[in-house]
Amino acid sequence: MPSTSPAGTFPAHTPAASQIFTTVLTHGPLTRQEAARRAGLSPAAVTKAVRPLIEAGFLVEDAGAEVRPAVGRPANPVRVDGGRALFAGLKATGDELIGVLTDLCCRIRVARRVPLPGRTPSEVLPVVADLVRELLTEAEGFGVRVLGLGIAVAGDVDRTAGTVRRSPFLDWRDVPLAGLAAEATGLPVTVDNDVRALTVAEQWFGDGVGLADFAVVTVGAGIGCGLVVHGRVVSGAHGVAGEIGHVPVVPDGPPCHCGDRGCLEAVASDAAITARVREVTGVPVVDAADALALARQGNAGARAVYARAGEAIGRGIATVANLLGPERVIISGEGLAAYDLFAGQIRDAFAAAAFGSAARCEIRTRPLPFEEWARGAAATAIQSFVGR
Amino acid sequence: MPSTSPAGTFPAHTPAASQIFTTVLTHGPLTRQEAARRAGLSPAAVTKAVRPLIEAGFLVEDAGAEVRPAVGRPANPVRVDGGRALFAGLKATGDELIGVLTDLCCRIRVARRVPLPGRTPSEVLPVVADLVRELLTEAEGFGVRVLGLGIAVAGDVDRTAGTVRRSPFLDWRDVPLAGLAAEATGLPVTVDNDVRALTVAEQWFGDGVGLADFAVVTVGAGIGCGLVVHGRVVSGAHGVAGEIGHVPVVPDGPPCHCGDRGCLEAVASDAAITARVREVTGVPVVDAADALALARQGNAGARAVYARAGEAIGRGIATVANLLGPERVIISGEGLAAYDLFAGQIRDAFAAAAFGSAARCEIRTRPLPFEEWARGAAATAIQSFVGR
DNA sequence: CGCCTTATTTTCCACTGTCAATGAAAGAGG
DNA sequence: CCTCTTTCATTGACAGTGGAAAATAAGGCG
Repeated sequence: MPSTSPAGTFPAHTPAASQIFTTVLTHGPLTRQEAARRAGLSPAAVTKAVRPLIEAGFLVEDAGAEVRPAVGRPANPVRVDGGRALFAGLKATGDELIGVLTDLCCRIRVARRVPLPGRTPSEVLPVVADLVRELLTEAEGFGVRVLGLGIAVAGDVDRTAGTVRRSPFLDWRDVPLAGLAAEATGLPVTVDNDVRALTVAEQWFGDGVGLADFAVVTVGAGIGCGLVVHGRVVSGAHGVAGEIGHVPVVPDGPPCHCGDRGCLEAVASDAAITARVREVTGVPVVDAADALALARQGNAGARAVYARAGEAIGRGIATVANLLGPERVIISGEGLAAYDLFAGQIRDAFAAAAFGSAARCEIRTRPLPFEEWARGAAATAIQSFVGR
Repeated sequence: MPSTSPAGTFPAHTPAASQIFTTVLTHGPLTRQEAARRAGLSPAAVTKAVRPLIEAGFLVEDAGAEVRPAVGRPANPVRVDGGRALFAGLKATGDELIGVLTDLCCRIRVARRVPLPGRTPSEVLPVVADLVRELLTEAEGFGVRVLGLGIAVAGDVDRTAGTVRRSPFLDWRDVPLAGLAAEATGLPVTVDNDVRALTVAEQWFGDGVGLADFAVVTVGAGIGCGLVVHGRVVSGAHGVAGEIGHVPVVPDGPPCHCGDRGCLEAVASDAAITARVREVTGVPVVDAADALALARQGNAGARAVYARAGEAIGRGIATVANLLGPERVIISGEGLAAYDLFAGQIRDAFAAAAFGSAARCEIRTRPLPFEEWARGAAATAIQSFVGR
């Protein structure tokens, strides 16, 4: 529906071309040979696919890239011109909207956050429209068009249909967000679950590049998990997967809002940690920052709470690793601010609970700037644009 | 029988042909149109792929199949001629070998079990050779050739390489079983992990047909789990996945040999149940059959042990469902003999621990005749033959 | 018997990606 | 400085695939 002018047209009409573009996008500058090898195609196919992409400006020859054994004709690497296109990404929480403008390589160019006046779709959508308009204005400064918008929402989201089926924080049910936002902004819109969006960003632009099986675990207000199996993000048969928050991890642990006891989320979420620190130390901390500060001051009780949380996270990750055998688990989330307080426990608990080969799984952490969720949304928009 | 090509040649050289054959194999008799729809191809493509398969005898036109709205030209359904080929499947445990002969539709024609005199490869292989020879002799009675051999082994198996990397029951390490067995039998050999093999059988010939995401949980000497995600069996980055046995399910439960407490396997495996029944009732039961008999007689203590095991299994399944969102979970295994004793608990515990949409996952049980593991092995051989 | 409907087959045909040969761009060696 | 070697990239012919559309088949119906 939005104007598909020559500028917005992506000249990769065959699956192979799409695949080659994705390979170059995710694996940095690549010679045509190397790209062919990685994509499992012939060099000839790469030459043919690459030409229109260069002509359209999405790829550029990159003479300055790595030089290798200098014998024979020098290679002529190709890379994606990130500046060729921009994408907008939005993350909606219950009370604010975070928006970023990224380039085609998903590097953040602009970031914004605005409060939400309310939670109903009719209150949120105007803010979305305003924020996107603002981002589009910024984009003019770069002289490049914005080719897509991604929106990340916590909860049960059907990306294909573009609808938010259920969002606890926004209290939405069956909102056709993609359609509404497309109408309000004039951009092609991709809507996805927030953790999945973050996982997509890792898969294409982060620590998941090149891996067919990995997991992303987010620690913060809740504990989330995004899974990639067979090279594809898992959505489950009913559109929901990665519910790691209610894996039982602590024998006879604290009661969880789900009705069970000792769930990961009842031990390691921000709220759980804060409450527990209050209970153990008697200090009336009110949020995660308070609790963290107290622990950093050396308060033994608070530190023990973090240690227990770390152990729980480690066991939760071990459960994922035992079931799926991923090559790597990436830990991220706002809760990572406390990483130094539970890193050891995570690793120890993981090692103790990972069975056999699952222990070969690498654990990696990745800081999470506040715009990262919105960047994930932009990554889904890029993915849609490239046609994967 | 017009055997134009050599009997062992499978005339499906393009991926599309393979896919069409698989579709017809797994979805019973199908009209060409229906097959095209399901495979996402044009009817013309089906006609072309089907002809050589009919000529080679792998497919037959099945006039007697379902009749539908009788207007227009009558449809002409096609089905796989199971009798066109036979496959052998072997399951190796620590002390015996179970072998079956199945047809192309994986229906068992002959089943055998023989004890193993020892566990070293050099002790096991001759028995394998003998048993296969016996099955080949049986096959002569059907006048059809055996086109492949599948071998299922518990433990860490690399199907692609055809090696058993580690098998606890056989105490093997890095045994190139596929090669050895191929040499000993003259058949193409596929080696796979036993639970994965069972999962393959369900995916193609059982309750997993048509599902892109499901799980198989086996209850018996151990607790195993086979996963299918995105329509493919999960093997994990290191060849191992589905380790559900050490998911913590009972707060402060009994110690497990893995060093943790309250693992699913420490509560619901045969050995755990037997030991616990002995402990609770004081009756010196020595195996699962004893324990089961005692519970069936109405012994309250024994029944409580089964109830607890059921609850543990239900929670384990919920963990899988929460993480992967499968459409269905199929429970099988020797332990299913006690199903009436813990069915209710499995369902209740699952319902309590499954979060949101995960609860929409269907739980189904499937009895497990003793030859079923070997049938799974045959299924992997069929899969290899068809070229998937 | 001609017409209508639906299934299947046939007949091109566009298109993709590979192959093998050729061109290009260095450095090495004489 | 010229030629050879090496490796990367490109070209043009080509084989195969699967699709679209038209033709054909096989009933039932009036």
